[in-house]
Amino acid sequence: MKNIYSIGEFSKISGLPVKTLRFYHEKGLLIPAAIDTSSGYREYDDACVEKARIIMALKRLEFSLEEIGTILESFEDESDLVSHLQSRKKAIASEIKRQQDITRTIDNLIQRENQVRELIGDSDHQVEVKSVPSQWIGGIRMKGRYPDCRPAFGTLGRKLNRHIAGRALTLYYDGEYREEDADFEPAMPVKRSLEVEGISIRELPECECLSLMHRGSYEELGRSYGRLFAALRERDLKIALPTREVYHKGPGMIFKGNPDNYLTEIQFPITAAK
Amino acid sequence: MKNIYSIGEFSKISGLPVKTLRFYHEKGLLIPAAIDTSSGYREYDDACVEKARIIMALKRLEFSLEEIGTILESFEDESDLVSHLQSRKKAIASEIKRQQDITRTIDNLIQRENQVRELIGDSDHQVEVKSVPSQWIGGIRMKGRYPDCRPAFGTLGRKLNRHIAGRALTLYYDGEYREEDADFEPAMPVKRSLEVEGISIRELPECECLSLMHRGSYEELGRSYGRLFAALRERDLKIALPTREVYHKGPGMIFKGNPDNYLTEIQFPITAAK
DNA sequence: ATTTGACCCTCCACTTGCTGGAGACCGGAC
DNA sequence: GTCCGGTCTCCAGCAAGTGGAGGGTCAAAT
Repeated sequence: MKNIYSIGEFSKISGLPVKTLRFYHEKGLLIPAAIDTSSGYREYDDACVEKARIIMALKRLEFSLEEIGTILESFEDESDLVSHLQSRKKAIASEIKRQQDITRTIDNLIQRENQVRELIGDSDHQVEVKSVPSQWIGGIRMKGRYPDCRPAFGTLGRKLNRHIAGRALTLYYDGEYREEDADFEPAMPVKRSLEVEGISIRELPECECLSLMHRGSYEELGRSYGRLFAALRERDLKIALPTREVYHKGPGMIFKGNPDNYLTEIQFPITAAK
Repeated sequence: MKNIYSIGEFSKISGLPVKTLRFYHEKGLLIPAAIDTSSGYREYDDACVEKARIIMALKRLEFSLEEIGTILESFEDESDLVSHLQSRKKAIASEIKRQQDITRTIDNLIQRENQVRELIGDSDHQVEVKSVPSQWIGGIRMKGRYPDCRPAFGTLGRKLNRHIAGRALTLYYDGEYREEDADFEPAMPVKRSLEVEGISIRELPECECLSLMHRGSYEELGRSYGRLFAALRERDLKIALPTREVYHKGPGMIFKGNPDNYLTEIQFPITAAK
């Protein structure tokens, strides 16, 4: 007994929309058993049902229609499929890896924003004495003008990439402000000791700091430095170079953002009275 | 100082192909700073460079161009992006899950084929006595005709799905062949005890079996049963019901395959001489 | 002054895997 | 006859571009 089905019936049997069946016909993937010469109606039979089942199974493995076509016309046993399956698997594996990379990046961005939100929430931007724990950093020490730190941060970001463990900072080895020929070191915290060419990786020891959170553009940092120097005198403390700037919120990975909202912490490591 | 760049220069600066830049212009995503009225040449400036950088960064996170468009015109700080990032992350997570499912399925298929290959390689299809280890199975006992097992295997496959741990088998509780009203139980090995409605899950105890690997279609199984019964008499052994058929290679998940290559192991659990 | 060569322009077609609609034809019921 | 539902073909379009044809523009070399 030979069943024949109209396209609508076959659609219900196979679970494929009518449009899709016509499309597969056009592509030569699933050709009806016959076509009524007078009406042009497609007629499907049970062999087509079986073929549709195979197509669906392969589609579930996300083979392209082209590959499915090749498979259909060359193979008839799963053992013939193994090499195809293996290459499919490899492709998916690399796809997954890419997506996991993206997920990691997104997680970092979200986490950073959450931290910034906390900082904004509970800080009223007063000078305070705090203890900064020891941390591993990778830095590039340089002499020149302050704006030259940009490419150095770029290099740090690229070379340390997944090892980065906190906010970017700069160490300043001069006791004063210098337009030219300043001695400073753009740096990134890293998770642990490692070897990277052109980058000095070492542990910054724990230290007591006079700290002030500066909100606003970098041009206005001077004001906050002033307040810190005043506090220093007032408390009769002495700076232990290098001083630090920690960039809690600056130009982001995506947006530059509004400089008025930048958050920069200035840290003056201190020793007891002179 | 205001730099302007031709589309070719801008392409090199931004790393986006010229065609893509024209496409983004058409989509309103990245509109040139100006268009020379006489020549129609596009002119890009440094603001465009910045915008292109943002677009690239968002593309790396695999936002759609439409979303990127929305983001560009509504936001200017990463903190505005958090909800978008979170939904992106969720979408990627479900995508990864889907792909891992596919990978698992592919792994199963490959593994199965490898096992079958081994079986074909080192078996010369003789009657042998072997010890079958204990295993957990889920089965659906039924009375009727043998072909009725098909839907039962379908149910087992669907309901046990990821718990399946080996080849499908059938337990036969009759001592003889029955056309109608046979008493048998399609079953699948499972990893461990679980509760599933409509399926009896239990441990089959270890047993000694007289076993024969049958190669060919199920219609020809009778021949192999004959050989087993002969061997049984010859060795003066007695069957302990139920007997089993293990379907090492049958119709696959994808292809039905050639029945001449099907591999079915018939197992007669035995007790010492009667 | 012209010609070359590099650039740039628009418009169209093609990719994958469909989905939607328009307008026309077919088959069976009333 | 005519109504409804099913079917037919053909056209358009989605994302995110890529490729090519055919033609205009610019600067420098001849």
